[in-house]
Amino acid sequence: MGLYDFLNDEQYQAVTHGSGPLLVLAGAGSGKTRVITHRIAHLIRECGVSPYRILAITFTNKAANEMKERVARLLDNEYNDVWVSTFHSACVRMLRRFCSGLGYDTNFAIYDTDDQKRAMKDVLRHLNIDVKQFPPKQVLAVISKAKNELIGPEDFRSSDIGRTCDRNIARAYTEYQEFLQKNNAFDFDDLLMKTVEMLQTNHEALAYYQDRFEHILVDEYQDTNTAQFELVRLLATHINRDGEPEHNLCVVGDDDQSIYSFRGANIRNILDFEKTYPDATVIKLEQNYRSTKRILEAANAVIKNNMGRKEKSLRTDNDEGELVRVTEYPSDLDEAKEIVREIGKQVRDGHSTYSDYAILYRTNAQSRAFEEQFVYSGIPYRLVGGTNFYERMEIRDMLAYLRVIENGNDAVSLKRIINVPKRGIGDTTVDRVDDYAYVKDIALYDALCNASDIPSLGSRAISGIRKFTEMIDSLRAMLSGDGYHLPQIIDDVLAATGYEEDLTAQEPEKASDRMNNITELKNKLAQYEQQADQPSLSGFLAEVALVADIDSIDSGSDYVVLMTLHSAKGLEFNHVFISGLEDGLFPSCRSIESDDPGLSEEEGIEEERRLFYVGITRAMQSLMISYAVQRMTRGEMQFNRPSRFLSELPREVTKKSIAGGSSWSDRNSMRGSAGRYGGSYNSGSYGSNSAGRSNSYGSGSYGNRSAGRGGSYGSGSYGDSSSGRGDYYTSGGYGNRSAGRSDSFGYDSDSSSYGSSRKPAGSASSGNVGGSYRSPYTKPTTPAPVAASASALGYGVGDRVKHIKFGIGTVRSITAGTHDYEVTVEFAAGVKQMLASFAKLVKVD
DNA sequence: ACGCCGACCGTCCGA
DNA sequence: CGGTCGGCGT
Repeated sequence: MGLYDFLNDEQYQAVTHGSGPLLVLAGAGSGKTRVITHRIAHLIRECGVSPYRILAITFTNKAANEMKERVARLLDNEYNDVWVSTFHSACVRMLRRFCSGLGYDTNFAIYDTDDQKRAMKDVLRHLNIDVKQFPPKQVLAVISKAKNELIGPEDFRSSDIGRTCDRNIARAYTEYQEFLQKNNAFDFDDLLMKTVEMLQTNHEALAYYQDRFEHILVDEYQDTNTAQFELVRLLATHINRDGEPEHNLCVVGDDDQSIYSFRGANIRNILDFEKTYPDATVIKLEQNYRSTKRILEAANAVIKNNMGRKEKSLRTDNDEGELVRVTEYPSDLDEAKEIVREIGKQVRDGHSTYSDYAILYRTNAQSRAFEEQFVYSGIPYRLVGGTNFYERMEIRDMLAYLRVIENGNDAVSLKRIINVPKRGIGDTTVDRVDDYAYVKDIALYDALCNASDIPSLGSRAISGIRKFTEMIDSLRAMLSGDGYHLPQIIDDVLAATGYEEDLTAQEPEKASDRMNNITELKNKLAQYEQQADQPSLSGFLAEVALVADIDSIDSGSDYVVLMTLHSAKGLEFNHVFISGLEDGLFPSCRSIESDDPGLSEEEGIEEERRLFYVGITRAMQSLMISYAVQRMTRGEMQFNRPSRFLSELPREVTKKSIAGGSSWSDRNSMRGSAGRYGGSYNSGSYGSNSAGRSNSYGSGSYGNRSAGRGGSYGSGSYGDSSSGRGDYYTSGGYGNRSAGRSDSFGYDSDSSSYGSSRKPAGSASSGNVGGSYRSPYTKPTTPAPVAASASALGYGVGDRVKHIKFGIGTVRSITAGTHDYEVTVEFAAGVKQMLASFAKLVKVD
């Protein structure tokens, strides 16, 4: 069996393309992974390219592993040193080698969202910026956006993003980057931005990788952001044997599946590939091997409503298949109940197994209803996403210990575990040490080691701190001992800290679960040690930081999979349920309201539509779409209109129905209770927004508002829009649910349900955040006056001053430190050197 | 220093 | 509804 046997013409062309840039526009299910793997095999086997000189970048670790396996299989396991990884792990690898030029050590930490928030809180506190006015999360969102655009703190102010922001954001950005560097840590966005910076400034590094990578292949190219684009562009210049520069860059993607603009992905990267590389070859793969004709027709019909896409239309030789089913349920509960019941029934009928099924939804919050039903019915399921293993409290604690042992500069992790279990080092103590470290411009850990020099600390605190640092030091010493195995560190940490005992004491019921998780972590460490080329603690920590939940789903076991539409990208299932097709949920209210100034409303909706397209095209044999009339959101009952996308499905391939749902009494009680949830018909504002654009949801589209049960649902119940389709619902009533929709419900336009405080950080007024200069130092724990100048201290050399502990003394000298003044005072107890802002010296006459 | 309680608040999507 | 966090009371 040859390498090319199962390739169609277009695939063959892509696989055997010679040198130079290549863009493969691969529609959903058109075999793009096959093209990449076969191309790698082709390059190695037929073109004599060394596997070592090939870099393949995928979106997830799971995809990377799959790709590695498939390439190995094609090559009879002859080669395994093709570099296949995600963008982020590739960056980590490059940074490990060359980051010293950026002022980082190779054992750097990688900060996730939670770490970032903690770090930002510290930063804002030091800058005396009010976190109420500038929530860390929002500040971080702006910074993330800048980083994705490769805008560093220096260029931020003059950038498009920075110009529209409060200058406090710029201050925070600068300080945050300094903080990260002091902590020897990168956040996710840094991994990309800093790698680009490294390649731009370090010519040795750039030359090394440009020379090494003769061929670069990028999967899911439509989801790359500017930083990733630039990274690829930098790397993809190779000098060939004739001394000519070549760009052997093969990117594969589908602009219709671009769904990550919220994290900076720029769809222009794929649309403008030919502008960047005018000599690029473009190949379209339009033959779909995955779905039935009807499913594909639905997908095509939906996506063609988007403007500005590369024209293409998928075709398939597969069977016609079943009709796409669209079902209305009275409530989210009924939706979950019925879908789970349906899966159980189909599997019992013997035509399928649980692993044939996936339930997809827009937001993770929707998973709960399904989970409950699965637990209740005893059907095996697996939830992808949400809180993953590494986000569990006990795992984060253990990892924080490991991180501190590995990298003492990591103050975020240090603060997490310094008093866990409780060892008498409370918040005040930590704040005091932190302030001292900040003023002295040293690492928090180093400040802890010098705790006895910190005047504000009591002796209890000092001895507690000493015990702590001694413990960390000894753990660190153990780790570097000869023949030490990594998993052992878990036991040693547990033993040294008494963590398990504390766990048992704190929450006896959960303790054993949590300990099992810790054991699981130990197993992962053992597994890592065996499989890694050069195992190290920092290597493990990096791997852990970069795993996604999706990486762990295996196709071997038999369970239904639950995940978001985003997570589903790149996967396929025989039977797919897409739930929650309601305006405000899918498309999300954020995309409808488009508060994002960088994104027009239509762009937001188009991305949602692409997401729907991704969902539809996951299905191989059958597709079931559903929505609920009422849905519990944030403890509040909401009534949403059916999604506008539903009207885009061609009626010829769909079959619509209204499910009765739960029992009469249930429904009555629901209806009865509906009245209590006043004013939450949150898409109300949509009506007026859209008035000019479409007539689809005008008044009356819900038909007989007050009709009794059994009354017609009215024509054009969803989308009587331009297509002229409609009147699907001629009978079957869930008629008077619209009681809740009567005018008394009110279209409350300032709908509290979706957050009235969603003001972008940038537009927040600058407020009362002090002067325009950063004060040299403000003691955060007390609102003490700022010691901004020597005269502001209120005393000078020679003055007699009073100290809270040492009493009266005479000032001998005052010198300016990094952030503050060091004051030397002669007390009766001796000469003390102290920092002005700590000592709170008061002049006495 | 620490625990408890009430206010708040948010939440999309994710490497 | 559920988690987080700051304030307050020991």
